[in-house]
Amino acid sequence: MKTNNPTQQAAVTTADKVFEQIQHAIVEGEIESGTKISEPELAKRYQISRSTLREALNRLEKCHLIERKPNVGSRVVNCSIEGLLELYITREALEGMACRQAAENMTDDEISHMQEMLKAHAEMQELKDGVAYYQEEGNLDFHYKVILGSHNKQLIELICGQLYHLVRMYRCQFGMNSPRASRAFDEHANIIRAIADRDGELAEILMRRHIAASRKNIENKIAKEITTNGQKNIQLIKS
Amino acid sequence: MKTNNPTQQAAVTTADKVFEQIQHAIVEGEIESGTKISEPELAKRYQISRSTLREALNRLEKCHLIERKPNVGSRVVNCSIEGLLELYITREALEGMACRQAAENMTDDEISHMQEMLKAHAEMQELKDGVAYYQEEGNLDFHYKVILGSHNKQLIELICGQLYHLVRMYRCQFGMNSPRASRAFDEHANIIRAIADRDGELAEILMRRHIAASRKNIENKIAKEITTNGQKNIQLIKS
DNA sequence: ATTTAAAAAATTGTCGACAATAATACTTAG
DNA sequence: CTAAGTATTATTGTCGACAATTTTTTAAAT
Repeated sequence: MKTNNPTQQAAVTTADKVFEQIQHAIVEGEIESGTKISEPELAKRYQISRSTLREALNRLEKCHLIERKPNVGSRVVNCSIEGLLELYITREALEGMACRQAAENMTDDEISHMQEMLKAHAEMQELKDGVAYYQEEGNLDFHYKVILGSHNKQLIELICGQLYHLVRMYRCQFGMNSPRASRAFDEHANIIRAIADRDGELAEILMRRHIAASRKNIENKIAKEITTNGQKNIQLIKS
Repeated sequence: MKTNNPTQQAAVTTADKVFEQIQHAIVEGEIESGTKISEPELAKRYQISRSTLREALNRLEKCHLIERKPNVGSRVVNCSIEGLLELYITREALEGMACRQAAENMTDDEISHMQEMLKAHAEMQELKDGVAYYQEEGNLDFHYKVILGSHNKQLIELICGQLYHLVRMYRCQFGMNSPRASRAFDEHANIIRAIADRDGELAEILMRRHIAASRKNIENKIAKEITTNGQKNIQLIKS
């Protein structure tokens, strides 16, 4: 259950632990998208009281994985194509700005560290060519490093603490781990170069293009899946 | 206690009501920035149990007005100059994108409604020249309309549901209601024109400049306050 | 007098029970 | 048989009490 998320600190309280478990279950699709959540049932399943379950639910709501209505209950968010589009538009805005800030605020050490990471990824790409998991992990590592490099707590919290859980959920549910490996790698390299040049304006533009390309890639894949097996994914479209 | 916030729906549960009260108290500075929150004390003050108070605290945490550490407690966020800068940088990214989306997605009706609103503000500006409250309210109305016009639920939730509470807090605490009235009005007019022209790119640029200008305005005001009465605001600087 | 260790107090986290609200099943009228 | 209204059931919201942890106070030793 490696999330790699740098803002997710070690769970100390039991509510935190259960939160992580449910979060994982939702992201991986074990609890289906759109499902109504029964507090008594979940409390029993995780062997905790309803109070601490509700505490966990609050965290889940905070990272937009569930939605609550007063006096009615919670449901897991619905993965729709519009939702995916909105999420990536938001990412484009936030990560673009984070990248600009990274170009301005990253220390030289941080930059060289990121360059080394890229080099390591390049070697790994050659070694384990086609192995999806490492690609995806490398992709996440890169984005996290840039975001943290912005040194902007507000941006870091919003992107890593909230949006990225949803991003991972969409990736999992739409079977989109490890997208367009080699292409993305080059884009990463260009972004790092802009950051190293302290060119914030260019860095922002490149990051925005990078995310937009990633979005279009997912959109295409979904469109293709719809044409090939029309049945299975119909609920995704009309939801 | 008019917040004008379009995402804040009518409080039905008592936890919601208390949340709104404490929120107001924090934003207006009645509960001082940086204060440690005592759950037993607050529960007694608002005549509710600790459980429902904790529910309210969760909402406050969600809009970044308090910060919690496990097994230690909550404190009201600290208003620092760096925090203000980070907040406005984030706004620049999010509202800029929202404005671009508004140019693409707003209906013609929404646009003409916004134009009428601007006209009304212009008249009000002539009538009650110098009256701060109306200015600020008009400013908020404008921004909310643009954000909602993006038709992007993710953006709307992030900006209106989370960031704007912090924005209002900073405005109150630093005594920055009604900033640079006439200047802002012209900027609003230009932004609306870009939206009406369906020029998303220009709309985004103008909104980003508008927010950046607002940020610099506040920074200047703070800098001036520091030089004039050096004592009173020292805690703002070093925090 | 200062620092360390232990004890006491206070605070947060968790639990089970009750109250208020919403969803479901049933009854009755048309 | 359908539909509306009522009664029942289930779910969520709220409460007070106990457990676990942290902070403060007190005591002792260097």
